[in-house]
Amino acid sequence: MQLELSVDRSSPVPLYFQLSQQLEAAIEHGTLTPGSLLGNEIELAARLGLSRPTVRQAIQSLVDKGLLVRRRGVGTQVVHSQVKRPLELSSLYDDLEAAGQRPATRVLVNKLVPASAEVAAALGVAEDSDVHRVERLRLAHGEPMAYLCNFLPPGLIDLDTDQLETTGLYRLMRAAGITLHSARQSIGARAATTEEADRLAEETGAPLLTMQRVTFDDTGRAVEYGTHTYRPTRYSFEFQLLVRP
Amino acid sequence: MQLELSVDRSSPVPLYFQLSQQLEAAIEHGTLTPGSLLGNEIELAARLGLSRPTVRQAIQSLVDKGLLVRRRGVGTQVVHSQVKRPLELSSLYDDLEAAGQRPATRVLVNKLVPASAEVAAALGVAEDSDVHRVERLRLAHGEPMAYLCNFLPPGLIDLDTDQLETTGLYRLMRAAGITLHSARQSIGARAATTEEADRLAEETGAPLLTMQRVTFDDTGRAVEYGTHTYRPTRYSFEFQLLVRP
DNA sequence: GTAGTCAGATTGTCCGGACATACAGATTGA
DNA sequence: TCAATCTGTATGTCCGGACAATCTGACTAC
Repeated sequence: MQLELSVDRSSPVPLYFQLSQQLEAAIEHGTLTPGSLLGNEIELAARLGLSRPTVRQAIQSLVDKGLLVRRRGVGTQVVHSQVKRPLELSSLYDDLEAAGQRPATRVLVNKLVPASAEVAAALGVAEDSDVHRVERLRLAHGEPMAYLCNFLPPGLIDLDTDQLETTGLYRLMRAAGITLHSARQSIGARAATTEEADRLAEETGAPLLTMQRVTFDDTGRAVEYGTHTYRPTRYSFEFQLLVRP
Repeated sequence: MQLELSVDRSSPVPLYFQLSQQLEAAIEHGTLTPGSLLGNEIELAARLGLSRPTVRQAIQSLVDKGLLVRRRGVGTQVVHSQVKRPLELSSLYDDLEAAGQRPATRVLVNKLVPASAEVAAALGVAEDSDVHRVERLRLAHGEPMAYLCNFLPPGLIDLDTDQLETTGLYRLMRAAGITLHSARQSIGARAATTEEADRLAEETGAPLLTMQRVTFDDTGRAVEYGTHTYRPTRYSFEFQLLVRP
């Protein structure tokens, strides 16, 4: 069966992006089956009335996502693996929502505090200067699932407690015009202290999954530092990593 | 100061790659300081005797790595953050070696076994068909640090116990001509069973960091399934995640 | 029968140019 | 004084073409 592809030249959406989206949808939808050849670039370009560089750009973006593999002399084929979503800067809120759960958030603390040495180093601000401190408890199905403690530099964003309870921090930051770019994460585990156990309805000494993260925007500024603890019986981190050739 | 850049047209190394490597080295070395502009692409191309697409390709690869940021109308500048290494398909062996430790490996099991339902599903082979089972204990400074249990489909690679003790599994696979492509990982935590505790010199009930992973090669075949447990006091996962725009 | 060779197919790299788009700062207008 | 507009600059998108490198499969020679 011939794949139906078309581009709209009057649209402001870049042509390569239109094409890559259609190809991705076809892969997602199963129209392009794993292992099947995509047909050569030259012919594909001619069929769509595009140039080869444009077609290549579209294909390349899907290769970067891990959906396609190119082989010189052979062609481009659909990867036949359960690659669903490539890695992303995961947002707990979005993760939960995508999983069909309706996450609830209880804001425990939302105030300005002087930065400790650790926080100051992570955010690149002066020690004892004011930073936002937000402590939240994330619940799923009425059960506590994670305790999130975040620090943000001042002046970046207006932290409204009501908004924090109804959406995720990342979404708020994006809505405030901050372009998230990268994050440095560290994932570990440790035994719960009594205080931590109380917060998460666990027993003292129970294993907890911990995550620390510093997030940077596209100018390289640190925009968030977080220390999170998760109940490992309720949550685990799922990644799809791509090897960089 | 003017950056010294040059390309060797007689080299088989692609021009864009030569350029991107030199730029990356300059960033790493500090010659290109964070926040500094790179100079416009047209002029850079003219200076090097390259075309603009070639220069763009070099720059783009560094943007993908998170080292550079492009801003339309402004220019390309070096990200000023502690972005050291972008995310990779991490190999425990390589991680340790890079950290200056000399990892030791003790191979506990290395044999063919019938695939359980779980293993068969992960590797995409028939249940009860033969698969390699490798159990290893990874030590650092003489102390056990991780217990690694891996399954591999048969016929892919020759698993020599001596080699497994002196190098990492990923390195062996690469040496066998397997091109690693992506991996699906899940990181969690749980309390150690008595058996697990014994292996890692921990106490029963102590928190353990767990990782499950299925690795795929560039054709989408599953080439490895692993279940690992780490001592969280000795090891944690470090990532640098990039946001997909 | 097996190994080596060759041709076709397909992606990889590179070029030079064209126009569009967005940003920052200066200029102009109220 | 402040806001809207203009302008220069840089990247974003797109084109059409050229040659090189590599893989597959078929053919050939031993």
